[in-house]
Amino acid sequence: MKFNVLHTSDTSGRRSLIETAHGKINTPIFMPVGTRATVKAMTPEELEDLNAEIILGNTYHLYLRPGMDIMEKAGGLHKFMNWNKPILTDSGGFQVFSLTSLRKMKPDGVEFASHIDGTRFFLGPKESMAIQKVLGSDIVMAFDECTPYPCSYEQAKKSLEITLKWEKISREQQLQSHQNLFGIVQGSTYKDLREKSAEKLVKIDFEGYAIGGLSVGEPEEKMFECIDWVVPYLPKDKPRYLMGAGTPKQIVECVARGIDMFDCVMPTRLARHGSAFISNGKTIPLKAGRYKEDFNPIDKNCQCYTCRNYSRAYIRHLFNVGEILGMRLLTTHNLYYFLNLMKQIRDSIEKGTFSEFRENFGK
RNA sequence: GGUGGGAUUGCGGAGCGGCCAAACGCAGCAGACUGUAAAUCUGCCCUCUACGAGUUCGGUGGUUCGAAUCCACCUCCCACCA
Repeated sequence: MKFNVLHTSDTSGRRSLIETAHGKINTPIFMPVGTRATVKAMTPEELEDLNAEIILGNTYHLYLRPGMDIMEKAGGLHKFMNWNKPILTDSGGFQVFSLTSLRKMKPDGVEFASHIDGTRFFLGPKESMAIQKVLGSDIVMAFDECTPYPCSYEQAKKSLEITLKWEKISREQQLQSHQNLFGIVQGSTYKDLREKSAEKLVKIDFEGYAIGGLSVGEPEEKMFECIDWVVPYLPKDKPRYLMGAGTPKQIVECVARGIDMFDCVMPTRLARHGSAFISNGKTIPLKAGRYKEDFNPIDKNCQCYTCRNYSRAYIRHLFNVGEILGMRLLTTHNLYYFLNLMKQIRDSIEKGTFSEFRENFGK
């Protein structure tokens, strides 16, 4: 994997290029989430039309279904799902957080009770790496524990120690030659823990560095603060990835703080729930009756397929009667919104107007 | 004309003497959603001066301590028979 910074700005934001075996990634980038080998409601072709350059997959979910035997026979995730561009796979670390009630922490990993049928299975750094090796993703995430918010200092410290151990073991595992491993900074909302985490990870030496344990319910200011603590410790010549974030405004702010990569379920999930992002970064609930006779596009300024061809009234109707096309059209729009936001950010960094863009965003 | 069955809060539809302002579904309204257990979840949905009060269950009049629930008549629907 190659990483080159092409432009810097008067903020910590930079415009870079990542080159992987499956193609280029222009950063700052937004990566649509495709947990179960599909970005819900979208075909890979549609994702390409939206100019998506990299998507996510998930170790925990793909391990359970379809299972590793199938993934192996399929020849990896790219072939299986017919997506030939870069893929990043999460390690299952987020499920340690989101499925807390279904797992038990062990020294070498986590014992999960499958959320599908309760089957017990073990996932640790070795297992996670072995699975991601089969998946063949271009960017592999180290196995970590994503801490909740709030999280006591003691809990955060203990968790960080385990995570550091797991990340070291993750690094020691053999991956496919085209794969790249990213370490994940943890430490909850504690400055010394986050600094220690970043420092130790950089020593282990990864191809890229992620900041995890954020966008789990903490105040936005806390999130920015944590990023500001961590970024100075991360090498300038490696990509930085803020896991799970964020809202449009958060993304703009985090780019300014030095983040290169983002992923978030928000555009796709909110689309399925009937909400559409509009220019100012806010959302409108299209299911609401007030759009019944609104024959305007979702956003007059939007150039997406949905906005070019359909009205709010039509989409509201599709949701009202439960037609699947409503979700598809909104997912298209919301992903376009996020991907286009990133393009605007990249362009403004290139032009040297990013600070201005940031200043005016949301107004 | 006859016999039987019905009329319940926007719609559908429970309830069949007190625990009923009345289940549940739909529609409606408001909100949530951040490395996806999410095409999901939560709350509201008769009125009001609203942790309390007041009017409701086709209409009128009864029975009863107490009725949406029982009785009588009336109105309107539905089914079958002439």
